Amino acid sequence: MDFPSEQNYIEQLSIDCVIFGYHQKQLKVLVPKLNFNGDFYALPSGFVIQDEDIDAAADRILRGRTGIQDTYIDQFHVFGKAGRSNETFLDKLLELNKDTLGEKGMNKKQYDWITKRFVSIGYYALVDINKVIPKKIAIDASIDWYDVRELPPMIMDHNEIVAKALDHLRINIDDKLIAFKLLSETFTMKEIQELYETVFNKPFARNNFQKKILDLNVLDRLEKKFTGAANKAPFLYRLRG
Amino acid sequence: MDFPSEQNYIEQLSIDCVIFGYHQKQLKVLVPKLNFNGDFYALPSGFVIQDEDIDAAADRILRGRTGIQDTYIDQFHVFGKAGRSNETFLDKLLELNKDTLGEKGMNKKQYDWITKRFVSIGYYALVDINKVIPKKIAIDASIDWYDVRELPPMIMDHNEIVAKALDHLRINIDDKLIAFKLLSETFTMKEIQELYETVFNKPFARNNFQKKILDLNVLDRLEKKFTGAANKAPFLYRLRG
DNA sequence: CTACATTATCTAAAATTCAGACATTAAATA
DNA sequence: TATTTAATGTCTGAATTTTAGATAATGTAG
Repeated sequence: MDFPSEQNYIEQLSIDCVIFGYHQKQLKVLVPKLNFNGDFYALPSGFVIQDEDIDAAADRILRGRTGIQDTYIDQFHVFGKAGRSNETFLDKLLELNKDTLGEKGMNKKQYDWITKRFVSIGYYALVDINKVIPKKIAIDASIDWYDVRELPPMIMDHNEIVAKALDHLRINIDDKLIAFKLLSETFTMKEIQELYETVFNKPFARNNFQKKILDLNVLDRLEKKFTGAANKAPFLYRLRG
Repeated sequence: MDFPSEQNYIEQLSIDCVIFGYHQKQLKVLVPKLNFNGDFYALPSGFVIQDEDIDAAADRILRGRTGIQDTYIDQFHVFGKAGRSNETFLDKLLELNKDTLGEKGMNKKQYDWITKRFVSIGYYALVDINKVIPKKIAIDASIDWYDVRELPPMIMDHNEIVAKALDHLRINIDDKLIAFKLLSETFTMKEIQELYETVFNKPFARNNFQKKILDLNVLDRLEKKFTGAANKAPFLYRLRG
């Protein structure tokens, strides 16, 4: 959540980013906690600059808020209920932070701007969790990965937004080949399978899963991966192109 | 395209509606032509009132612009390129209609409001073309159904919007059972098949198509339809529920 | 009553999916 | 160094689904 100052944004329109990562059989979402009194968790959000594509805005917000760049990102849903506003959350935040923020915390103009009803475009990003070192910015107390099934209560409708993003991740996983974007550049067949099992929360048969994935015809098989374990070394694969 | 006056709309956010109908083996889109000099075709569009859900806004716009109500409607994509604006179109319209509109045609405030860069949420609606009598309102010279493959050149990116809507119609047709919403309440198997063949622009085998559709398990079979033709009468079906 | 046109259904072949068995192999162990 | 172990890689036949063709059913016309 940026506090808009003189920046030339489109009013009442925001972008919320759901950043998925995968680690140790857990599907995770990157959630910053705001650096204020009170437990305020909020998806990385921001606004659209007047002369900026919305996709570019999503990229910029993602980069500015988390340091993540050059990654897969896609819009998935617009959240536009009538009462959808920051006001309740902000009032609570200001109330709990009177001492540091003063009576209002931001000037009236800012407050009026940001507490209006907002329509928000949801984007989801898929990252290699090992390659990303989330960048904590001043506004954050922390920025951490949470299991998608054990998210903290977030502000506004952000928990719903994540749920909807997960729906779309499942729908598009084969179609848009997005599973691989959650893994490192090279990975074993077992790793892909465990990722699928996590995303869908159900087991897949190993033999048939391998066939299904290879039949997608998008992977190159590389040399074997010698893990040091007392067993046959698995092949490594890499997304072609 | 409403010309907003004092109405309390969210700025720079619009809704564009792609209304699909089906008639005589043609997939059609309802497109109004504006009642001005110059051939201005524009999808039914409008804005979101401050205290209104975006879905409700889409319903209202659809109803107000075409008379269509109580119909299936769904958001499918947000169009938000940086330069996305009415300005070119409006300038051309004002230029061609100086005589009736005066030098500017609307006051400066309106003009500034409406020529800003707009982000638009695309909705598509599916209607029974026989049940709908499109309501021509004052701003329209006409409102007609066009074959989706023979649309007139429309303003702004409206032709792209229809193309994207068609993509989503195809993707969701089985999943969301939306094909049936383009037919009358009761229909024959042949009619469904022809609709599918039109939407996907390819033939389906009659015997297997019937099985596929019946296996969806969402149709009730009614009495036969006696057409007067010298052949076996087909059964009628109706979407259950 | 027969011919015709079209719809409805059945059936076998082909393709795909599914489940289990078997083969391979890198490291550990004896 | 041979054997065992634990995992990966591959094969195969059964079950299921899809496809394609054939056959049965039926309302009207002549």
